[in-house]
Amino acid sequence: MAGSGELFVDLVRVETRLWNAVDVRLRAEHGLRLGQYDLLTVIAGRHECRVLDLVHEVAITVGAASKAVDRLVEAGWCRRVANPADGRSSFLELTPSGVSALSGARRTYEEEIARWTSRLLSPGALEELANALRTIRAALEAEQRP
Amino acid sequence: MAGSGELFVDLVRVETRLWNAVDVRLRAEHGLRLGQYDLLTVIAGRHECRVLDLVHEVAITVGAASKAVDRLVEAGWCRRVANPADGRSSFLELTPSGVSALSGARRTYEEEIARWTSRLLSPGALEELANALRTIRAALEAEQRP
DNA sequence: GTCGGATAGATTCCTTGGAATGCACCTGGC
DNA sequence: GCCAGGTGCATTCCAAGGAATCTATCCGAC
Repeated sequence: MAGSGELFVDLVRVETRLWNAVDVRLRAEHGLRLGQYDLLTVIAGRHECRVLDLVHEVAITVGAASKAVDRLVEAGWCRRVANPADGRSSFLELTPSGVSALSGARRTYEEEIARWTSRLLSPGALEELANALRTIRAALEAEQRP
Repeated sequence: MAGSGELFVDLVRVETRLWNAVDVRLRAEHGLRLGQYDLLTVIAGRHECRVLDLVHEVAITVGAASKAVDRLVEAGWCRRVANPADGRSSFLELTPSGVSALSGARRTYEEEIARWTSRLLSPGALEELANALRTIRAALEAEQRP
């Protein structure tokens, strides 16, 4: 039981430090923060992405998501397009500049992550880690989103 | 390589959601936020704990740590005690009220974490997860702290 | 003993997410 | 067709971490 707590602390510490490591590199080399990269990736990967989709994917509030989108729009990487089927919402899409910011940063992003994951662990250990995280994530998401 | 990116996204999503899940329970049942619980645990677990120790353990800035301590002090859970060997710093220690807040919340903390970790994964998978996180954490900490 | 550079941490301003609120719009029941 | 309740999201205020700055103190070289 105490082991779970310790595992959780390790999880939190790893996430914090790894996020910071990737963030520092993206900023330094591409002028892009990891939170922005994350959202751009979500938007790029989903047809007719809305603010609500960001909320569910990233687990932040509607207000936070809306403001984060505002900042992406202000940076010129994203735009809101009216949803013809629903006047309450709009679709988010990357601008050419956003697409290019994203693809420009992808290699740095994957390189830094690989440095602290796939290059540190054996293929088997990596696979187990990935499986465990996928399992836990699926369970959490099933519980937190009807 | 793309697998590393996916693993990282899963890691971030799991941490965010698991943190929120534990936080919600601690708040509802003990009036304590997980960030506060985390710091109280660090302070309790270290003899002559200083702000700098929180900074290194939790990977936040000195300013953030100082203000977080202010809030713990204001809540009555912690106090600053002058460091006789160094006039620039003070030692942090839990008050009786802090000790009791921490122990009161411990079961809820461990229960909620177990719910999403040890109760979801096989013992073998849990062990592999713990090992992988420990390995990655050690590498990140070695790099980020001389 | 002096002093310059380093260190510990408090404080202020800025950024970003959370909580709450309000508005425009949608949908299902009648 | 109307309407009440629900939904999507923008906006405002609050909370917490980051960046920058400043002050008090420490320490090693001289």
